[in-house]
Order: sequence, then structure tokens, then C-alpha cells
Amino acid sequence: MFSEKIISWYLINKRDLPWRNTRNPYKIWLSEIILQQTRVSQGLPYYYNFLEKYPTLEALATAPIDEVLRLWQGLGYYSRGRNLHFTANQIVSEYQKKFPENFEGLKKLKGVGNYTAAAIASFAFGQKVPAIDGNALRFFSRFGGINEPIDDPNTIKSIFNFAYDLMEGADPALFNQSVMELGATICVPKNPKCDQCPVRPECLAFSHRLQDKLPFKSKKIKVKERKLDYKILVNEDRIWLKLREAGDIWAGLYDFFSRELVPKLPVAYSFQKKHILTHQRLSISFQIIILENDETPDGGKFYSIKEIEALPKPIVIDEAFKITMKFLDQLS
DNA sequence: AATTCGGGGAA
DNA sequence: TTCCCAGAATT
Repeated sequence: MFSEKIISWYLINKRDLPWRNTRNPYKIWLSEIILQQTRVSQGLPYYYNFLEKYPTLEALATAPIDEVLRLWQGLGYYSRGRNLHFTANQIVSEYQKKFPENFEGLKKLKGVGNYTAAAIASFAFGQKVPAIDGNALRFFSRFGGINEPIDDPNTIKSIFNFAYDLMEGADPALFNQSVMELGATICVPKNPKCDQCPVRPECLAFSHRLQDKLPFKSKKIKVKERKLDYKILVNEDRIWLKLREAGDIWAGLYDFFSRELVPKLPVAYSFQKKHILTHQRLSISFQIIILENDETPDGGKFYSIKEIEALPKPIVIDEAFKITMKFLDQLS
């Protein structure tokens, strides 16, 4: 039987990951939010940091949002951090500190969608519901020989139903973990390791030699070219920063000055950076400009190096900040 | 249904 | 370079 095969493979070959050794819904929820669109290796240190700083749901709920976001710094998709904090507070104040114990209830939480609700419901509460993440989608697309684009909601639904049928009689948590682990380590996007796969004999993609054709998407990711032009305004050892507005990349993060300067002032140092993101390719020019007065145009203000290092929120392009620091060091 | 949220690693 | 990662929310 499929579920028995894949679960016995999992029990022998699984990675030892901290959130797999608990049924504490808080710890599982925390790990799932951190891991959304994030590799295990990238999220792991954040998971430890958060758990150390906030061992309980109440500790997280009580913390200032700025502190939470600062702990989130560098992980990206910062709305996850904001939702994390919001939901912790909501569960404390409206849910009597208890997570909903089923898929439908969990889905009502901010930042918890289909996958995350299914993951928590199965891992923490043993509910029979397939957790279809990117790994599972790829695995089932191949295993079932599903010749439909996996970025189509209808395909995702049919894969969900396909997985649900295969779960029959299995431990839901083990089943979901097994599928994701197989997708993450064996049924990988490129050059899948079919020779190590426990269910290769039943895999339709393998028998039809479609391992390298499945899954596929109907749409291609569009990458927008974008140029940004920053003036890094410096006054003695201080740098001008301003919080970015909502509605664009890096909303709510600290940003350098980015308007035309009138009158034009001499450029002390300049450098370029390319920043490759999923949907944008940013070409950024930085010009360090030394100001004699400390006027604070446009709502921002000058921050000392120490203040910047203790900033309550992340700063955009951390590398540019470091280059500026070096420049300031050489000045003095 | 399409777009928008980041950052990093693998091929 | 392109693709993808234990996706979700908004438009």
C-alpha cells in the first residue's frame, strides 16, 4: 500500500527537524509560518531564535511588534511576521489561548492558508487532511502522472483529492510529513533521484519517462526591471533614514533618501548594486552625499550608527549600509 | 485570475 | 540566468 511504503521510507530516512518532535500547536504554527516559501535551512535559525525569545504563545503576543519584526529581519515576506504577532494576540484574547483544532478553524487565522491549516491540523491534532505544499504538489503531479499545470487551482484541488484518497488508513501527520520529505529530498525539481525512490514502481511519471516533464506551469514568472536611485545622506557619523510607505516592496522598512536633490550636491562616493528578487530585478545606484546641516526633509531623520544597529525594524539593502559604514570609517 | 509580497541556494 | 522553496493576501 502506498501510505505504508512511503511512511516506512520516511521513518528511516527523515531529517531530524525540531518541529517534528512536538505536537505543540504553537511550535508547529511558528515553524509553518517561518517556512512558507522558505527553505528549511534558511528558516531553521529563525525558528530557534523565535522559540528562545518567545517560548510560549503568550510571550510572543506580549512582545512589541517592532521587536518581532526585528527578529524576522532578513527572512523576507515581512507580512508573515506581522500576521504572526497579530494572530498570537488574537488567540490569546479571543480564543482563550487555544489554537483551533481543525482545518476550517485554523484557516480563519491571519497568515494561515490551505497548506498551513492542513499542516497544523494534521501535525498537532491528527486530522485527516492533506498538506499540499510545493513539495507535495510536485510529488503527486509526478506520481499520479497528472498532465495538468500545477499553477491552476483546479489541478491543486484534484491533487488534494488524490492525496486524500491515498491517506486512507494512514496516520495523517506521518503521511503528510512523508510526502513532503520525499518531495524535498528525492523527488526534487531537477534531476529527481528516482533510483532512491520507495514508490518508483507505482510512479506514472517514471513509467512514462515524464520525470523531467512533470510538473509544469501554464504561466511564466514575469520579472520586472526596475531602477532605484538612492542618495545616502550623511551628516557627520549619522545617516538619514525614513520608513517606507505601504504599497511597495519593503513596506515599513527603513530606507535611504530617494528623491532628486535640489540643489545638486557633490557626491562623496558612489556604488551600484543589483538585487535579484522573484518578480523584480532591481538596479540600484547609491550616492553618498555629505550634508553640513541636519535638516530632516521628507519625514525622515538622521540616525547614528549605534541607533541604526538597534533599529526596531529592518533596513533595506543591509549591504549598502555596511558599505556606507566602511566609507565613514575611512573618513575619520 | 493575476499580482504582490524577500531572500537565498541549486543547477 | 531561471527556477523553486514546508504560501497567503490582496487586487
